[in-house]
Amino acid sequence: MPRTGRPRTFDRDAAIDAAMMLFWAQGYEPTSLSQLRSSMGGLSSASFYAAFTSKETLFQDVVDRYIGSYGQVTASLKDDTLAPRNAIETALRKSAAMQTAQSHPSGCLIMLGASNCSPENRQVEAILVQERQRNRQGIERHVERAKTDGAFSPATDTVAMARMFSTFLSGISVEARDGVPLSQIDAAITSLMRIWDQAAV
Amino acid sequence: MPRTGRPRTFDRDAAIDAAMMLFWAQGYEPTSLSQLRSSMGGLSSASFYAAFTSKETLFQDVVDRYIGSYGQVTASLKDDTLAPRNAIETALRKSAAMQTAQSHPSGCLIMLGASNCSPENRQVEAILVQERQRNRQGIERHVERAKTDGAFSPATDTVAMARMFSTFLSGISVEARDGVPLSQIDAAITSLMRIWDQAAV
DNA sequence: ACATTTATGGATTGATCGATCCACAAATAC
DNA sequence: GTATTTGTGGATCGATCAATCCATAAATGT
Repeated sequence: MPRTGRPRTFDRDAAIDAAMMLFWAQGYEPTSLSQLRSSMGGLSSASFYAAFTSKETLFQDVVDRYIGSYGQVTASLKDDTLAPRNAIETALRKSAAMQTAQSHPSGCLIMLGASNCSPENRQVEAILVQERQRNRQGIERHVERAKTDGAFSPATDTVAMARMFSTFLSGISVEARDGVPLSQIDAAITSLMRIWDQAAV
Repeated sequence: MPRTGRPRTFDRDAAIDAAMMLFWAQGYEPTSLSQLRSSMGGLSSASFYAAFTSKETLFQDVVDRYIGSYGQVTASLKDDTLAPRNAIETALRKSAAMQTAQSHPSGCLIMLGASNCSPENRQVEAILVQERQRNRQGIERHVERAKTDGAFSPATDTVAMARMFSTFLSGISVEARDGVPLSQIDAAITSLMRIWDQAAV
């Protein structure tokens, strides 16, 4: 909060939201500064850089904003107070519902936001890789908790099951982007969760 | 095959292969003409455009080449002489093995090659969307064949099962790109295929 | 030999990229 | 009031983007 100096004429938070929609729809590299500035309220170049430092810094801010809002659909993966099976199913179903909604770009920003990257922007991609890795670990931890709780037969391969769910979660973004309806993804989740129950026998 | 005129000094097929590796690693839009020309053997701008018309046309050629080579890992999805379950499992396992190999970029060009696109390149993305849709339909057809053959109980939701496999197939690209080892993806496939056997009871 | 065809090297196009600079505007601090 | 701080409008930076042009080179056809 600046205590002195000329105040901003635009809403910084709203500008970040607008930038999020652009990055989400087009990805990091194809989204140009001029597109960003115009969608963020017609900022001048000077205003943009004074407020956001650089395109890359803005993207980091956008990712943080995304994780705190839309990205909360996978919050259950970090919550060890939930029943493991429920935590994973909830993450899958909420992700599918969010990513197919019409009020914003389809798919997931974390999965798709920087998948096409030239060498000089590799560290932008790295931000998202790290976040995806967090989801993978969350899934794995829930599966291991279930095994520790004795929910699975001793022969159950927990890494295999965890990767099965994480691979499916990753795939939801592509399916949503391609217009596969939520009803079908939801039905697929129902099928997928049978693996859990089968291993629980 | 030109019958007259000065012959090319470069191997057109080898140049397309080199372009494929670049598009595969970086995606369509972030890959620049100067990168392409230099990796394709140091072509001049004139030579490039004489041989390949445009960046977009080259990408189309690259996609065709990919489908005819690396992309053949999903050929089983189009082959109705195979047992349905085997056809799907084969596509998954071959895709996972190919996409994690070290001799070329990880992941799948069809899944990741144009996922970040500005509006003016949407039709490039459309090429890949169509190809992914073909895979989805192949999976669905195999599942329906199995049901017609009486391999599943009548209550089986074939669309749900088909989307489950296609979503997983889509997700393999993200996992491979993130460095998940083949052994883990393979184990996940083993887990996933149990759904098939469970429905076959 | 000469015309025709195709490819090449190299300069160059206009547009756009992300980013910076500067003079000025608008607020607070004293 | 004056100094200080911060934001804005607008011009501009060098670099790069995809693509084109032209003169010349190297092949075939007659």
